[in-house]
Amino acid sequence: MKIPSVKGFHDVLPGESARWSRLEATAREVFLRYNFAEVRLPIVERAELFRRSVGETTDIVEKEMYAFEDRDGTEVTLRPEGTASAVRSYVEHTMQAAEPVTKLFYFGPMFRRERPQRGRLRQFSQIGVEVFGRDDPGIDAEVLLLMSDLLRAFEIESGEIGVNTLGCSECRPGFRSALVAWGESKRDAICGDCQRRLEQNPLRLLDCKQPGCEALRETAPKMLDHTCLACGEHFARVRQLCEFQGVELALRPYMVRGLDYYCRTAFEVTAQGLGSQNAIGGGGRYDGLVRSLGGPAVGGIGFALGVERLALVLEAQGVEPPSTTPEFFVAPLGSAAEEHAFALAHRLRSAGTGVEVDAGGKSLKSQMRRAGKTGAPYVIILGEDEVAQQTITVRDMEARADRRNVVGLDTNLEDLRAALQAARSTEEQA
RNA sequence: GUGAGUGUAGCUCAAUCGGUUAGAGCGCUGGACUGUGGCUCCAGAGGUUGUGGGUUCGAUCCCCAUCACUCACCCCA
Repeated sequence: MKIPSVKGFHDVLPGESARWSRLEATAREVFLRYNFAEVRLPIVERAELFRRSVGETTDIVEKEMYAFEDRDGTEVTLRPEGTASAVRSYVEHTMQAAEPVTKLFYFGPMFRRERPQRGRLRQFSQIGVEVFGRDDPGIDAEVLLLMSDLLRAFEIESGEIGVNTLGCSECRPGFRSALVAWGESKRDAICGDCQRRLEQNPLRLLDCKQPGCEALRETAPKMLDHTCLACGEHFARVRQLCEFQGVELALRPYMVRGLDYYCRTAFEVTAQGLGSQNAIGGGGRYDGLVRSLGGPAVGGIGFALGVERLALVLEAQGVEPPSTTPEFFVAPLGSAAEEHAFALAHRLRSAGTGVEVDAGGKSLKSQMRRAGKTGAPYVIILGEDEVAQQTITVRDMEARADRRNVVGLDTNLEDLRAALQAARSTEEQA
């Protein structure tokens, strides 16, 4: 009886996992250049952490969390996002005491119980960064620059960074009332969803995709026109600094974010090839969050990229996942040869190279076929003749030539490579 | 969560009006070549037609349920 995987929970199979490894390795490299340090965060947190940070009335908290009661009665949940965990960790370990600025990055799975679609799974992986302890526009620009560098390093071609300012506790309430007033005045014209949003989450009025609402939006107030002086200057400076560095930011006056903690600079990256789930990353500033979770009054900013979506974009771009091929393929003929093949392979592997050993028993032809498929540049043939003469025959696949008796059966990696190299160069001279 | 669509071999797809033995290409295994890969040719393996019911003499085809995926909404990475 087959037992299927759970809906929305997928395997990342060998071909694809190579792409993931590459993404993570690349990200790690870029993060280190920006002096970010990795933090490994738990997957289960107290449910309260997200209620207080992401927001009670957000979809994520209201209907998407995998929350349950632990055996001791603790209300826990599979984390739906990374920022709250990172903040919790920052506060729990009083990181501000060790250094004024903390720059963290993390990889890992997140869980949201949504209806699955392409690019939207119930378990999905994020690559995220957070900076604590700076609230100047310079760090916002650095984070945006980092994100832009990352996308380039990933070879994402269609990534577009949209930005907006969400204001702060000073100016957002005023904007919010202006928006609600506008919404009330259009109540009959906006869609049903928007009428609901008007009550629950008015900012969401701005990014409705209904054609009717989209048309009306022109007449809606923009946060940009309602910022306090400090927020206005902050945002202008962020954009200016990015421009200096050649980071293109598309101003999206109607972009809002789904998590309550964001303020001031907010951004998201969209890319081609994903259908309607076209956001590959998003983030922003969250100045009150650390304080509200019991930490010091420090500002924060961060973003997360969705690994599945990055992989889909790369696939759509026709970028093949990296493949690794062993340097040697060992083809033993007969059981006596198998022992020697095993020993030789182990010696070469210990010396640091990749070796695939085929099973004896099969015809040389079929072993060669398999060798060709692995892409190994050299096939070591170990038959009765070789064992008798204590030597090996190496088939140079590219040169399509056999190298006989150039090394002994007890050769090491260095001598073997040297001999193969020598064989090639004498061949070229001839 | 709402609305719609699609499920046939490992993959991509056929199969007449509901008709008896469900096919092809690719891939896989082997052979042509008794110790030599890619190309070519030949052969073979591989299917409870997603699953469970129903209608019918007969179901891959029609109906119901269910599961999964896909698309849009919603949401967001």
